Amino acid sequence: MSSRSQTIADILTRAIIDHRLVPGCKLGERELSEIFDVSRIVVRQALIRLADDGLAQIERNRGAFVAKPSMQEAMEIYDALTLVEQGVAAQLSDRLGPAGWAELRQHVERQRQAVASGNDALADVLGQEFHTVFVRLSRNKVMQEIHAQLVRRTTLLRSLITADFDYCNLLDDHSRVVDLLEKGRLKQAMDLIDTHHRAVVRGYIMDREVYAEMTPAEALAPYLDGKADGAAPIAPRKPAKSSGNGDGTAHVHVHLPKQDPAPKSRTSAKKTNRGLPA
Amino acid sequence: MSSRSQTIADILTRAIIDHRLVPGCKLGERELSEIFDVSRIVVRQALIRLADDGLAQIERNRGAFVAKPSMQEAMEIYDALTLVEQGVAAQLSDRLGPAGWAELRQHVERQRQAVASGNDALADVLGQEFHTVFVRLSRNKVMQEIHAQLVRRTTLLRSLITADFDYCNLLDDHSRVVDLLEKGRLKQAMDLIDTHHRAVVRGYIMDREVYAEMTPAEALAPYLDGKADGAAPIAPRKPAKSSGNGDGTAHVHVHLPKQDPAPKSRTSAKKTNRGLPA
DNA sequence: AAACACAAGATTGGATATCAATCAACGATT
DNA sequence: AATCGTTGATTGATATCCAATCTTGTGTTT
Repeated sequence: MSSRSQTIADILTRAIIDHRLVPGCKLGERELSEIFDVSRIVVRQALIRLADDGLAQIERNRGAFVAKPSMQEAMEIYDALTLVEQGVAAQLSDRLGPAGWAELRQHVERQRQAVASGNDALADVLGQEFHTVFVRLSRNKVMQEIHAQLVRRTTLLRSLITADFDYCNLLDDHSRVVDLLEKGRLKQAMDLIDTHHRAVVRGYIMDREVYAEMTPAEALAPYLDGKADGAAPIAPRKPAKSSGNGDGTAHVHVHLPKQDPAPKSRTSAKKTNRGLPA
Repeated sequence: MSSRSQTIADILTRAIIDHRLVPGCKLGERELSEIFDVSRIVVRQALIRLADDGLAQIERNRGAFVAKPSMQEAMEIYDALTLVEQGVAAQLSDRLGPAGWAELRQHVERQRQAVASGNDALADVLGQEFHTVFVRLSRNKVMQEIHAQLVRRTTLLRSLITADFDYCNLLDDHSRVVDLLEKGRLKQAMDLIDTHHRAVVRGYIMDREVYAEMTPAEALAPYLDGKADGAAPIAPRKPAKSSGNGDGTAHVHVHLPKQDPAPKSRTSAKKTNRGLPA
């Protein structure tokens, strides 16, 4: 088993990318040490790991907070992600064998089936996973780690940011990228990757609370005992100092089509972030 | 001022990229805590930072060691570096203004002058810096940090690895890349970057001690009091459990042309790693 | 003499208590 | 009401202690 600080860092990372801990949220050492029932020092080590990963920022004598990237940094992260995925695409177009293409197609197909069967949650997870699989096929662990870190940070961005346009015409991008690459149309594939990410960034609007704020105790509860993950029970939201609109249940990056606290008339299901690039 | 663990992590990083702490070197907590005169916990936090950076590896209940990448990992690091620099090249060929090209040319010129005047040390530093400047011109801090981390890891590789061929025909690569990019010949520039790095990796031979092993106390002495850097005094090496050849003063990534244990007839000065890609 | 087993020592991972420095909030004073 | 100082809370860091684990050395057995 790994070190305890690593375990806690992993849990915190998971809670952040699950949008349970939103940007700006204070990560107090004492509070976390009581939640995890460890000493403050272990928590500090975990927070150092998170800060090195870009998911938290530590201000001297003030403490650690979930990172709150600026719009500038958001664009930089997406630029970097684009650069990495374009580079991987170029490598794969040369080196990838039939088995690799089959794996990509199979993954796309699984996502398509999930969408068809209305399992939005699974579709969302698969949509995220596609990029990871894509980079894994480069067989470069260093690159995988860099990419995974960037993906985590884009996921973080989605807590801070809300998309304001229709994503439907981006849903098939994965499939199209695979098609283009396998046909050797590298340039077009790279352009598509770029367009994909650029479109997403352009749709971003900052300074809006998308996910509700929870106290760390509430946010971390599902991860503590039973090692429950994906289908973790959602704790009821307590309006601590919620600054945003009251809407938006903090889910496990599972998009539920506009599930309001008062689920009366759900709005257009098209303004969703299903199948986002990250 | 930053936290003390960050300061210590920086010093250790510097010592590693200066080849004073070689791969595999044990980084004992007690030993380091006495050297830096801090508590063990601060050292642990610094080691966590180094491990997150890929410069150290921590084995549970065994301690931290300077990372000793495999040949496989070495190639992956160079592949990733190539990917990043090619991507940046593509961006720069579109977006870079005259001032940017001028800065690159000026940097190349400075290195050329250093070479001409026989200042190999300066030339080496400038050669490393070129890549950093190159990426900085992308104006993407996220990308800069990723690249800087990769560069640190390539520098680490050079402690473990020795080049076995003539580097002379790689010396002007920087200049040629700038030329090609400014003329819009992006494809050629990217190929040159790739060729450059591939040639370096092909020349690598592992399992050979290039730099002498020092105890951490000796290795870190120059960084402690007067904040001395570059021209730090070289502590005499004490043959603690030296496994490599007895010679090879650990310099600040300044290559000493084939300085053998019996430095009589130094071999061809062409077999140097001046102007290496990292 | 070689191989194995076991015990002692050393090192790491972690907990706890404590202290100084700094920040934030609060209240008193003008 | 605005400013200034005080108090409380939190962080950064240290020292000490303890358990778990790894290493080493010794001793025994074959």
